[in-house]
Amino acid sequence: MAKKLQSIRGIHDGLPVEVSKWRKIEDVARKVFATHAVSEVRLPILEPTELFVRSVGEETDIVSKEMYAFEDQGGDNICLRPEGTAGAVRAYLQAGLTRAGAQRWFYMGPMFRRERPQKGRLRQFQQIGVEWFAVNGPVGDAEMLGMAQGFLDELGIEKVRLEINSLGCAACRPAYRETLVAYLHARAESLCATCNDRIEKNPMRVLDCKNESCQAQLTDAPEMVAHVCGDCETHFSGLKSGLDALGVRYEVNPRIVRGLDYYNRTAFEFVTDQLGAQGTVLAGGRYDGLVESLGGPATTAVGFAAGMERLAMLMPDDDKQGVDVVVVALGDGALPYSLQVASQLRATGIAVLHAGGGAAKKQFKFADREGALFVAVLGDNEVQQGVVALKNLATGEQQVCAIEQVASLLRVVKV
RNA sequence: GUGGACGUAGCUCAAUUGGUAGAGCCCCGGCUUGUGAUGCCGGUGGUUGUGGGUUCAAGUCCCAUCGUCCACCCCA
Repeated sequence: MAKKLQSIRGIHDGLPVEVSKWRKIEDVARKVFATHAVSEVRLPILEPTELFVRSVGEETDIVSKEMYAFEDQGGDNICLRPEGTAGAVRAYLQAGLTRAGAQRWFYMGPMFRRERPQKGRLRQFQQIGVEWFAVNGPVGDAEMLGMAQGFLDELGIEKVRLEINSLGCAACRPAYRETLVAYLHARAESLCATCNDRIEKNPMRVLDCKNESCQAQLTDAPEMVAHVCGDCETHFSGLKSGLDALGVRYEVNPRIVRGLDYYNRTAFEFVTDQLGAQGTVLAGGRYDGLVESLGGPATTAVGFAAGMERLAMLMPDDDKQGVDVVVVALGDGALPYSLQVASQLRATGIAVLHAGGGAAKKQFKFADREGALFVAVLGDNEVQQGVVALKNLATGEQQVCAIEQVASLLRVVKV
């Protein structure tokens, strides 16, 4: 088959319209996170496969069927990271930071999962993640959620709501799980096929089934929040009062779950109905046991990840306005001067394109097409007087001015 | 991995019960060479995703394959 050369399924190019949004998201993230003294880390995209098997969970879909994993030329089992938390914990341990006090990290970069693509779901996608190590207590959770809310606010993303839940801990979850599984087994016949699978694999996920006939069977199902131990209860109520104090609006959704094994206690999701079936924009929770299970000392941790492409879909297309001035040279005699003018204008920090000379009409069309704010018209008259004829393309006004004045005239229009 | 919809020009889409592949936009050139959005004239551009099959004849029907979209699963 004569195959067209194209990108891999579900792996898309970042063209200028997308990248300008991504950059805005990144800029806002850096700015907001900095106010919480969160530092950027840059972690490997390739990791040992074992890392995710041990942290995310061997039975999860992500590890069991969605990882791009392979053996390299040296026989090592490596993979493209499907998520960021495991690598962050690995790096935290490898750098020997377990006695260095709290670490507050963020990262952004591509993740890979071999899923069937659909709206808001890609095989290579970008996440902005935040991980706080050795930050314990509900105040940490509340502050992280306050930061996340501030991040979304700053991006102008409004149509999201925050849902929180408690997943319990090693002390109380096993007992709850047993009562839940017993409850589910009792009515397994009236639950859908996928829910029957979930009873063993991830029983809490059954409560979150989208199938209405399942939901009808589960109205009185036992929920984790009613079965948490005293410590978890204290933590959860501390989180709620912290959110109240911060003015972060939330609702308790006793049925949200984390898909990854390492979470405990706090789970949260910022969700929207604007993204089809992919409602989760930013999600995370506490994972106090993970550092220890990867070989470190018992260390509390809390984090979240946000999908960059999903965030971008919630943002308006910003009209590109890249070009400040297009330099038009009328006649070959003006060409050298026009190049010098373009260069001098650029030295003042503004975006300048040279229209290339030739017919005036053609050059103006070029300026118009580039979305330029101004045209600097340079012909024999301007060359002789050492000035520019500056035309505002929006108003049609044209005035003669010195090269040094252009930047300030531009500033007036831009504001 | 499962299910559904869809692949025609760079883009958005037409094409009767199978009967010569078109339009708009974009692009390029021109409308006497110091002034651009909307004008007029002309032009480039397609092995109809790909590969088979049925037929005198396939964009149209059948099969396969690749891809896109949507949903399930799962998740950011």
